[in-house]
Amino acid sequence: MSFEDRKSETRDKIERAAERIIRSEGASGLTMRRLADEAQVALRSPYNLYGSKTGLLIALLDRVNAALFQDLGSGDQEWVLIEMIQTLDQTQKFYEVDEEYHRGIFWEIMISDHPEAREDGHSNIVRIVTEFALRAKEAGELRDHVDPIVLGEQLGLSLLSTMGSWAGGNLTMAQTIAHTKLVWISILQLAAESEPAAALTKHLGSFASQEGSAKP
Amino acid sequence: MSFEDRKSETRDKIERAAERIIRSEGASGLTMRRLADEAQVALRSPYNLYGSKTGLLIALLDRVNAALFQDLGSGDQEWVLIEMIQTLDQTQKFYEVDEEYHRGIFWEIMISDHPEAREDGHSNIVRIVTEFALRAKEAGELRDHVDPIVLGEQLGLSLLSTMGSWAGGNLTMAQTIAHTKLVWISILQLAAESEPAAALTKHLGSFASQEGSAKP
DNA sequence: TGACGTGTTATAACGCGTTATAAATTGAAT
DNA sequence: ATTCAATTTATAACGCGTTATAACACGTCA
Repeated sequence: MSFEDRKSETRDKIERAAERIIRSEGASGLTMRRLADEAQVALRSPYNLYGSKTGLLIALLDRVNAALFQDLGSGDQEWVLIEMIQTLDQTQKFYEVDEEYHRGIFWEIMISDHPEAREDGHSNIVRIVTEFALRAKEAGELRDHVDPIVLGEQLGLSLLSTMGSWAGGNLTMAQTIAHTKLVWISILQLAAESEPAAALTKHLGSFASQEGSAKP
Repeated sequence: MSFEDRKSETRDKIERAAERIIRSEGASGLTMRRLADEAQVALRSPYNLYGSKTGLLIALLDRVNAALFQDLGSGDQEWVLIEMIQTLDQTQKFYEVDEEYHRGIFWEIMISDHPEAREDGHSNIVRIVTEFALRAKEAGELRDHVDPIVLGEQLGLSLLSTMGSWAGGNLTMAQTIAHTKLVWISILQLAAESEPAAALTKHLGSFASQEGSAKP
């Protein structure tokens, strides 16, 4: 077994143990000492491999997100902007499986004192959304005065911010997506040409009663 | 000096010292031992008076917010909805004085493991925004199908979420307000009657270039 | 085979928020 | 003036993330 093999074996033991602990006891149950016990490695090993607890959690999140990002927007719709909205439904469905598991990881990364971790999530989301905005621009779905870069930043920011509230436990994933959908469609009503704008309206929930943003 | 007098004197010493430390060394420099030193009280005293470090920071924030909330929306405008938007400008101006100080306090409260603290901030903001929405409804500025309670929750949520990104250091206060203004006006375009909706358009920045959401 | 170097281990320690314990201080009541 | 109760104090301790130190194990290369 080579050096790299041993390293990735240790990595595997640690990541499996971390997942096991978070699932059974929640993210707050994941302490480095508990993790070292469960994974049967030294307390120092996770630090060697991931740098910090946050680094480990980012690794867990990345593995999960790769699966989500891959099949995002394969909707094959008439309008790019509609595909964009459906991206939110896919995201909801994805994170709703093991919602508490994902929430815990998000939260721990969010509150860490490693600002580059938050920066990473930010640019990841903005990049994806901006790609859609660029495609929509090319397809002529956006008005002339609309800069797709700026649009992507705004839409990405609102999704990311709302997911922050989700991570903090103030929203369910369903509420998070419902709110983001409202915001995105509202903004796109101003940014889109009239035809795709009209198509978007059908995906807009009402302002009447239920579906609020109150606690779960 | 009565019991209460002694308590509030200790409170004063602690809050002054906390403010001094945060201003000079940032919120990350505020540790309970450092605070006890600076305030010349026992390590236990802040816990007696505020319950926790988060409790102390909430006290600091409340004192500050009382001043902001008081003179919010004294715009005397033609439309309630315009007053509502101007509320954002007032908020920006307010927090931009000592932006780092306020950011630090927000952040520490946000990341604390006292969920009731976040809940407090949430309901505070939603309550204020909902009051505006109710006034706008009474004034006939909102369409028939719009529930002002739901509208208030959605607008409040988007402000609060974006301020979360601000607290995390990913946005300046100016970017935070610019984004929130875009979101609010976009949503209100769908919720408002045509006359106030037209009035709101003038307060809307463009989608073209600058004013993005990138890091400071 | 032997020496080198990389990665892991065990142990102790640091500062952090928080709590427990008991002693000291001080207003309030008799 | 003396007793009682409320508050502050001093000290030690806990678990947390993280780091330092030194010993140990084991691929790699001569």
